[in-house]
Order: sequence, then C-alpha cells, then structure tokens
Amino acid sequence: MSDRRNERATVKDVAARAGVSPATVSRVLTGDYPVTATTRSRVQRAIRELDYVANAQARALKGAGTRLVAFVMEDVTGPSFAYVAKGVEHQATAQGRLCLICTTHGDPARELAVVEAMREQRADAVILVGGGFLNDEYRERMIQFAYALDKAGSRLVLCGRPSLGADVPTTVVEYDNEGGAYAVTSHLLSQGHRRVAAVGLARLDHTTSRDRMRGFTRAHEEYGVPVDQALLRAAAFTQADGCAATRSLLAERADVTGIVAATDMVAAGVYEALREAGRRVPQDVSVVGYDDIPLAANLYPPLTTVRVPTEELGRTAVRLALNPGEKQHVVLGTHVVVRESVAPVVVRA
Amino acid sequence: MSDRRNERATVKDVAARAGVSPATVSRVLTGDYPVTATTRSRVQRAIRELDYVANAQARALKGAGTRLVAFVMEDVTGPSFAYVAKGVEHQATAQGRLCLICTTHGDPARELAVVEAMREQRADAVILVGGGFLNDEYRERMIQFAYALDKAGSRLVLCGRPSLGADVPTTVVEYDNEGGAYAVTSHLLSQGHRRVAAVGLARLDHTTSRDRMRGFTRAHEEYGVPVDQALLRAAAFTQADGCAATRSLLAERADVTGIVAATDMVAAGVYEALREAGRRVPQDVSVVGYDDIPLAANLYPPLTTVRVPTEELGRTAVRLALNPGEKQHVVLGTHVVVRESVAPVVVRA
DNA sequence: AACACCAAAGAGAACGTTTTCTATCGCCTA
DNA sequence: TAGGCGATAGAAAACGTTCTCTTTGGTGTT
Repeated sequence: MSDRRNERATVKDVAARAGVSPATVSRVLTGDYPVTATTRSRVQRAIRELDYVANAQARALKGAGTRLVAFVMEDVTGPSFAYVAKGVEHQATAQGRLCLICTTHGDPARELAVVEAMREQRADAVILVGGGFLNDEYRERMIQFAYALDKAGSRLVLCGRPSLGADVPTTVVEYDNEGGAYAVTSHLLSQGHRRVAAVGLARLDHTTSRDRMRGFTRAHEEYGVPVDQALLRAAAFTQADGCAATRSLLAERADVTGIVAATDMVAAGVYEALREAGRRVPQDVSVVGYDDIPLAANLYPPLTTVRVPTEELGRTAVRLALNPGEKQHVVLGTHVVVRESVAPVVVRA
Repeated sequence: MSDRRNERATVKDVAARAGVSPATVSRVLTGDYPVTATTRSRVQRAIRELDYVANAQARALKGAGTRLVAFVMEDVTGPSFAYVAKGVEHQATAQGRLCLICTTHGDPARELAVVEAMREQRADAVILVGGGFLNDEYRERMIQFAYALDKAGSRLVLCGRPSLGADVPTTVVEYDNEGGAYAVTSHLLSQGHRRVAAVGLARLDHTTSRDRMRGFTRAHEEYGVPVDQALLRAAAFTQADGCAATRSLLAERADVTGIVAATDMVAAGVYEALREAGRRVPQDVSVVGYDDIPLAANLYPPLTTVRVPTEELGRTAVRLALNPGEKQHVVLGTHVVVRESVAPVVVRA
C-alpha cells in the first residue's frame, strides 16, 4: 500500500527550477502577459520536469471563481435524469466547468444541507432538476435559497419546474408539461375512448403531477367528456406503484378502455398489471406514458408517450445560468410519439 | 436580472460584528478549542445575522483537503452507470464527500483532460467506471495517472475493470465478469442448445467484452461444444448495434437456437431483430443478456440475464479509496437471474 | 550623448481560512 | 502575597495562486 504522501510541486518550485520568479511562472501559465520566448520555454520545461499541476483551490481563492456547476436531483437512477445530466455535463464542459452532483432523496433536510454545501463550494450555478413540491414552507425555503445563492454570486436554476415568482433571482428552464399531457390524452380521446383512467396524476403536492393532470383535465373538457373521479389513481412515479394502482383500478373499474400513466415507468407498471389480469394492450386497453425514456420503445407493445427534451433541458439550464445576458426563463416544447399502445375503442353492439 | 454582486461575509466580518478576533470565530466553527459560552453565542449570532458560509476553497487551501470524489465514465446515460453512481454518491456523502462527475466519451484526449482536471481539483479519489481498453499505450497512460494521482495525495480507483499490475498504486473493485458469462452460457447449454451465438463479445479491445467472452468459451469447453466462429458477432454495447449484428447473423445462420448478448441493451437489439424476422423468444430462439438493468425485466418476454452488483460496486469503490487500511482489491460476485427468455431446445426428429 | 519610453521580470500584497505562538487574566497553592 | 498554572483570546504566519506595483535594462529620438 502506498503511503499517500503529499509532494506536489508549487509555482515556487517551478520558479526556482527555471530560475525565474513565481510571477513569471504564473504569467506563462495564464499567457496574458508578454514573456520572452526563451523564458517561456525554460518555465515550460520546468513544469514538465516537475509534473506541475496548478491548484484549483488556490486559484479560486484568488478570485478566479470555482468553475463548478452543481446538479441537484432526488435520485440519480431516475431514468430521465441521466439525460438531463448528459445535457448539463456537455454544456458545462463546453463552457469550461466541472460538474458536482448531489441527491436529496426528496428529503427537505438533505436538500437544505446540499444547497448549503453548494454555497460553501461557491458553485457558479445550482441546478435543481425535476418537479418541485407544492407546499408553502418548501416554496419559501426555495425562495430563500435563490436569494442566498444570488448574494453569494451564484445562480439557482429550476430545471423542469415552474418559476417561484417573477422577482425571485432564478433561472427557469421548463418544458410544456401540461401541453404534452393535453396532447396525449387528446390522442386517446380521439380514438373514441371515453372511460380513461389517470394513474399517478392524482398527487396534488407535486408540480409535475399537477401540471400533467391539468392537461388531462383540459383534454377532457375540450372533448366534452366528464372526468370520472373514480378513474383517478394516485401512485409514486415508479413501476411498482404503477402496477399496484392499476391492479386496484382494474378490480373496481373493469370497464376502463384507456389509461394515461404519469410517466413511462408508471406505464411499465400498468403493462405489468394488465398482463396479470389478462388484458391485452392495445386490443383491450390502450395505454400512454410520459417522458419517452428508452424503455418506452422496448415495452411490448411499444409505448405511445410524450417526448420531453431532457438533454436540451440540461444544456439550456447551464447555458442560461452562465450567460446572464440571455433570457432567464424558457419553456421548451413537448410532443407525442405514436407507437403501438393505442387502438381505437371497439364499439360494443 | 440580478447583478450578481459578490458580497459574502467572511470570518473577519463575523469577528468584527461579534467583537472578537478571526481566530475565535474559526474556533467556534470547528469546535476543537475551548471558547466561553457567552463568546460562542455572540459569534453564532453574528454568523446567523450575516448569513455567513465558510469558503470551501480557502479551507482546502489551508490543508483541510477538498473532500471531493471524482466519478469518471464514458457516458452518463449508460443504463448501469446510474446505479454505480448511486452507490458512489451514497458512500461519498456518508463519508462527508461531494461528488464530481465527468465523462470521456471514450475519447483518450478527453480522458487525459479529465484526469488532469481532477489533479487540479485535488480530489480525494478518482473513480474510473466501466471497462478499460486493451491497448498498451492506453494501459501505460493509466499507470502514469495512477502514479501522478498517488503523488498528488489522491487515489485512482478502477471500478469494474481489472488491475493494472500489483505494484501500481490503485484501488480495484471488480466483479466476476467471466464467472457470470460462464454461468449464463452454461444455463443455455444445459437446456440443450448447441448452436449458441455471441453478439457483442467479439470486441477484443475491451476488458468487459474480453472477460465475458472468456466465460462464454469456458462454458463451451466444459460442455464439450466447439465454439463456432461464424456465430461470433461484434457489436458496440448499444441496442442499435445489437439489432444490426443479429440481423446479419440471422441472414447467414438461421440455424442458431441460442444467443448470448454482451449486455442487456444489446439483448434489446437482439429481441428487435428476432421480432422483425418473425422468430419467437424463447420458442424459436433463446436469449440471455448481461447486467440486469431494469429494462431486462420489462422486455417481452422478461430477459434471463446476469446480475451485476452495480450499486455495491460504487459504494465499495469509495469506501476502499477513502480507507487506506482496507484491502485495496476486491472482486464482487455475479449471479444468473432466470426469467422467461430461455427454453429447452426442441429436438427435431 | 542624454533622455524618455517600452518591454520584461521581480517584489510583495491579497484572497479567506486555520493554526501556532504569545499574551492576558483570574485563581490556586505555598 | 508572590509565583505559577490553566483557561481564553489575540496576533500573525501560512496555504498556492494572481495581480498590482516597481524595477531593470535595452532601444529609439533628438
């Protein structure tokens, strides 16, 4: 086992070796000040020979900024988070930033600790990904975070959740959550479905759930179909919960012909429950999801769902946060991806 | 738009407000030195009133270390990476560390830049996730990284790839790649399959591919079944490549009865091609995958595959790297998860 | 040939902490 | 009551950079 000694070379060491002052070494490093060709090459040789690497902390301390972007989410394994993360990471490296990743597990205490840690780290931007909670205390705390970060010279970014108010210093990158739900529900209604269930949209404490529910409701209004409260089932955004909710739904309302799942993962649970019950998709029941994760195309039958521009969401979040000149509130579009999980309703004679 | 001024309070400000010296504030903060109760509360009040947050960079510079752990992979969206990341993140926060995430896209130049950046950041550990390339130049560079990081007081961790040599200062957390491939191939052979194809295992430049191929070969030897070279198909670890490779396989060798896919994503591609060709799983062709990502259970029919302890891999990587006292080379086990994608081969009369 | 000027390099302060060393005060012991 | 000691608190250095201010030396102008 190595002893992990700490013998890194410093600017001073390089300077001594090259026979110049530390200031000159720094100037060679940053290249913003004239240095003789011979001096420069002497310094560069010393750097190579000592395998010198600059100390990012010292640089940041001196005022250069940390060049860190923080990415905060509930859980790393959420299937669409990876794509947002990809977008964030791409844009961050494109703009010379490193990416910090943190999870909250939906725990307010942990969230507080995380944002505190980001303040300590002096991250250029703190990107909150995914829906937010609909509760006043939570909202208040977020607003405080926004001001605290702003005061510390960094930026709170809401990625995939609505604004906290026009005057709060945040960057907001949303997508048209309601519009997507409206479109995909309309797709179902247009195929003649009149008893359409919503699985996972009944959570009233979450922005994502609420907005998708709004789209569901609006589509029904537009088609003049009353929303049947007994067809609304709560479920967390997981396959297991989607499956359980669908089981109970089928037990009570066997007449359902279409199901809108809150997310593709929930839809996977819906499929599972339908298969157990011996109901075929789409012949007996049509199903639609939301998010368009890779799983959707691999379900059997391939799932009709709503495309969310996850990667673009991440890229945009970083770009806006780092370029104060740009518009700090953007709404990206969504659209329906038609696959094979929806069929016209059969009219029973 | 806010003007992003930079008016954070410092220890000095807090000291002035509390009417004490900076040293005393620091002592209240770290709590490792006796401070009068009244002084302490005066300082704490000043901290609250000024909303003071310590500067992590200054602390790190003073010698406290950065408390950063870096997580380096090819691509954030790789389905099993998320689970390794989860393990890393959990263990890192449990040990009071923050998580840096970087991607290389398999590009050696970018990889070099990333490791350089991690050296600048003085990360406590740099965790390389996923298989490595089998080429001497690459291996040499990795060895150099290991020494460079070691010299800088941090640790290179190989997570899911074999050691670079016993004397190289690294931490290695592998899983039994070959054993899993051996077991799952044996499972197929035990069901009477004798013409078993390997899709995606023919890449000879990658440790993951090579080790899984070894298990495939060893199982064949044990069963006395010669490996048919024409049944070995190269493919990247993606669905698209798996599909394409299977198409060409089916076109040339319609007599295949079993397929070992290099990964579950490749298996999804195999399913796709089989469906196109009108071959049923498992009645006409049995298929097995590797990794046991959530997708595997949702494919139709559910995929028999090899469970890789991804999350534990990540947790262990961090734990070992941060605790020099522990054994610095660990091999975790794998096991076959039997689902419904394998059937006994039908004996043609 | 004297002077001004410009390019190049060095000296030293500063960033915000922590930590060692030193100073002060009150109290206990002899 | 003098001396010493323990408990607190302050002063100042240090971490590794960058940057401002000087200094130096060479060149061009008159």
